[in-house]
Amino acid sequence: MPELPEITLFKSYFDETSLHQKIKSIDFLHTGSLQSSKNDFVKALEGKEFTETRRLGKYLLIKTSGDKVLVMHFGMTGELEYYRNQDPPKYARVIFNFSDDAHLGYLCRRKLGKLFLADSEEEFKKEHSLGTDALELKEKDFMELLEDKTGSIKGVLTDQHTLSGIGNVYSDEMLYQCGIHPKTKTDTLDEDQKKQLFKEMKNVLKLAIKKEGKRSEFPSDFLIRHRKEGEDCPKCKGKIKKIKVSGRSTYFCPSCQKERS
DNA sequence: TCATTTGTTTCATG
DNA sequence: ACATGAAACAAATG
Repeated sequence: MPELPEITLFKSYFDETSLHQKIKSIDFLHTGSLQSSKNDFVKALEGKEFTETRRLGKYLLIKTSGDKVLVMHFGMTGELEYYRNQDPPKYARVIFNFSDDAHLGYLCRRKLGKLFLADSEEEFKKEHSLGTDALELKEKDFMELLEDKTGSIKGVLTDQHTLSGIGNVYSDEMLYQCGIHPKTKTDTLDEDQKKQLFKEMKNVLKLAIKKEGKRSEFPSDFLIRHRKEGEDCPKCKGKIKKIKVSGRSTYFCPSCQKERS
């Protein structure tokens, strides 16, 4: 679930609670998410403090006073919980214990999240061949990225190597707002459609951040409020349909988003 | 038991 | 070699 807007919120949450705290110790309740050895995490982080965070696509990068960067990915069900004077929250997988006796829990219900140690932001981005972050992308670069693509536009939007941060739910939303069928071949989009898509990409992401990811507060003409087969389309008289596009459940309105390949 | 969920990785195909 | 899309994988839920 967590895509760019949600990671942005995690970043704010992290900044407000856990920056500049000294890491006294770390508890590993589940090691499956660790992409380096437990020992390496301990060595890199214990006794250090978190100094600065950056968001890169769906990743949260956390710089430390040491020489390693802690990188969090939240998979489908990851989240953060800061607490004190209580037991570890349910689904806590890794707990950072701070010297003032507060704790930051990295939670992951389905254990699909990952924790990395990286040498730098640049190294991590390169290592995982991540595309430019969707919020930082300029219109000109967006147009260029789409230029030589032949696959479905949804596939391109969600490909983290092309541009990073957009997942299943928000890609559907952008395409819906533009009236573009998710299966449309990217090279058949005209200039205006691509510009509109760029605009809606930013709009949707920014709005989601502003509403703090609370979907019930999104505008009622957002697809996100009607992501269910057979629901009434809020823009026309159509019914929302569910199909598979590049293996993902995709919701759209067949009458607003006409197929024309 | 199995289909379903998501993001990423891997593999086959064109 | 490269782009694309399908399938596999991680784990848990209903």
